[in-house]
Amino acid sequence: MAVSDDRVPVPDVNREMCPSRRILEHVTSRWGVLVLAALLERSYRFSELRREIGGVSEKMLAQTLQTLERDGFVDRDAKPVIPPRVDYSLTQLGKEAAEQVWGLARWSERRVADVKAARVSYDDEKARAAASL
Amino acid sequence: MAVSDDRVPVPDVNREMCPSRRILEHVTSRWGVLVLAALLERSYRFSELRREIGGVSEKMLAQTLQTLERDGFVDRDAKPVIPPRVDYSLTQLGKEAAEQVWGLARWSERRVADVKAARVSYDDEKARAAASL
DNA sequence: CCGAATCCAAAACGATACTG
DNA sequence: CAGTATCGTTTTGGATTCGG
Repeated sequence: MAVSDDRVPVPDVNREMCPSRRILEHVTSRWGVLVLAALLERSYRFSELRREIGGVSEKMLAQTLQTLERDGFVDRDAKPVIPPRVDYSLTQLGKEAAEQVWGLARWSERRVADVKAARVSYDDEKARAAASL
Repeated sequence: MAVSDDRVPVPDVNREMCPSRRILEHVTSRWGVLVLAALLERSYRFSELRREIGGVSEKMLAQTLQTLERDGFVDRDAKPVIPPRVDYSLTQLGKEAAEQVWGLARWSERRVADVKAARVSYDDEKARAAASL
């Protein structure tokens, strides 16, 4: 693997992002939310999870699962068989995380109508403001 | 807490780009979280908010505020004075949103230590696996 | 079947300059 | 003061291909 990338213009300045922010990003990421939600019900195999979620590429699902596993939210159980079989499930910490984000997701769902109405109102007012110029 | 045994109050999270997902993205976005958290305490003017949050570009702050305003979470009060003065505050819906995400943020903070430990463990195990090849 | 590696297009982001 | 416009960079995500 040719890792020799001569282009190192910036000494990668310390972008000190608070740790909790990174955790938040992981659990609320596009696929992170869906993975946690699915695993809250039961454990899944890789392809099974991919089908269940739908619309996620292998790359993104693998990446998401690895991130969540590294953070200690997901347990990866690779069985030494042919063909390979890997089961994913939530750890205790992951279950807690899943419940948190699931709560937020449910709140979002409850408020969809309010938000839609607000957007109509906003766009409307904007259109009228533009028209009166 | 059992989730699987109830008639699913499930958000359409399994569908591609459902409305609730977009709401979730807005309120949990990098700057969205910080804006909501700040406004939860009191109202802010634009530059004031920018300083308070720190590290956010004008462009991103403006964009974030507009998104949150359009969704009905933030109220923008532009006073017709010279020099301009614009106050941002939370609507009732926005206060609810802010409390939700703030709860999640606080949970993340509480679990930072656990996640850090999990990462060390993960990286460690990975290193040992690589070494034993 | 699980997933790593590569390529590349598109979107997000930040810095800067500029306007009312 | 409160933004908008523009531009270059960084990051992201999907498609594809390859390997264990």
